[in-house]
Amino acid sequence: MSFIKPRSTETTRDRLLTAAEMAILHKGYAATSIEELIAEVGITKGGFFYHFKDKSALVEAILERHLGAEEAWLDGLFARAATESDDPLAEFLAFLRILREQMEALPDVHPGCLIAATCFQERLFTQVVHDLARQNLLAWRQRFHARLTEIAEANPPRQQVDLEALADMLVVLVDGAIILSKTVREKEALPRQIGLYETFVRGLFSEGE
Amino acid sequence: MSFIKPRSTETTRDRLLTAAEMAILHKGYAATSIEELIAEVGITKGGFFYHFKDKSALVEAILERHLGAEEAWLDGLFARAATESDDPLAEFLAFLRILREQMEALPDVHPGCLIAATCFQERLFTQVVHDLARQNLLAWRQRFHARLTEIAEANPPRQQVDLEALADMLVVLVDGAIILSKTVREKEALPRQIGLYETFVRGLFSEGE
DNA sequence: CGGTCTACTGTACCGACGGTACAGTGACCC
DNA sequence: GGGTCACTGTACCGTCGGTACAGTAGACCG
Repeated sequence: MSFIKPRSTETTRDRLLTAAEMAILHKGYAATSIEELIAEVGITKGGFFYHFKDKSALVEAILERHLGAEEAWLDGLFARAATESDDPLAEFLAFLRILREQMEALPDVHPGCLIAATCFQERLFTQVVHDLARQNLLAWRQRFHARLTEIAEANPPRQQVDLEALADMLVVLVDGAIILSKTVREKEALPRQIGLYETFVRGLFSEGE
Repeated sequence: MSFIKPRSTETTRDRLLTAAEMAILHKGYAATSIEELIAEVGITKGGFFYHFKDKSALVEAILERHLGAEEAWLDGLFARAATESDDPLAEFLAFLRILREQMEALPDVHPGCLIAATCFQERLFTQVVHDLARQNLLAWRQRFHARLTEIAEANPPRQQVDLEALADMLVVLVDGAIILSKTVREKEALPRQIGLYETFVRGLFSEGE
């Protein structure tokens, strides 16, 4: 570590991960070079390969860190929603509203989804990367499916629906809306799609309009 | 053209486009090398750069060809739906059913969406590529928005919705479901999400039930 | 005080790949 | 027979991912 430790709390490895995550989300994986990252962090190539055996291992580490943070963030949103009501449906709708508001509050179009970015470049990543992405989506499915099952027991749905597909629908809408908002450059696309999902859920499970 | 024209109808350029489209959808853009493509088609590097000034120009050409074919395919689906009914809602629902059935009939998971693949690698492509993708999504929006407006006039929606967002929702679901199905390796994900969209639209605009 | 471990530096090098330059050539077209 | 089209063939360049490995400054440890 040259001569002075810059910040003892934030390791070089962490700074690499942060720089790489930002660069990959904004420019794409292929357009993010190792040389550029080490220049930003201030280390040499040898230092990079001391921490990560190759570029794909870097993505593995980013995904692992990111998925943990995402889980905690979702927990936080659900906890906030739980303070608003005890009814499962009202609580879930509150969660969706809070999620939508957070997406509305973003200054720019959402920078993108790491999972979506990896899924379109199959051969560039190790199996570990794809497995992490898979586990993440299955965790979302499970989380929302549990909530929806609880809701459907108390409020029989107006139309017959596959609750697992309905659980998937939220993450599908989020990923799809990120593509839409990035492509047409409309940051409102993401909160609007979440709003439609709220409408769908409310329409399905609410009794009196 | 070496000595014998292999197939006078299909030009070398077309064969390059086809080979590249397949390779990019299945392996990703960065993992598809020019050398591999020319080996498959049986030309030299000079021949490649005679047709395309760089790799990004290849993607432009693929997108242009693909988007034209997609438009024609959608027209075909709508035409088939139109034979089933004269009512706008019933016709739109028939279109969605046909679309879902086509996606169900695919042998494997959908190979992917070129637009989604380009949007996560901003710096790798020219502005032309991004503009083509943008125009395509806006065309889908316009097409479906017109149908939905017509439907909403005849069938006042049960809940208040943004019809433009509802139009976007279909393409958002398709792109998102492709990500989901590729990542968790479940080919049913795409038709299931289209099925949910059918449920949503039917629930919004149908009187009875 | 000496030894070991961690976290690098520095240098040199390799192969793959995108891309350039340009001269030549066979087939067809007016 | 002259020109254009659609290439071939060869040589070369810069960038980038990745390898190899020797050296070293500082921390921690007995």
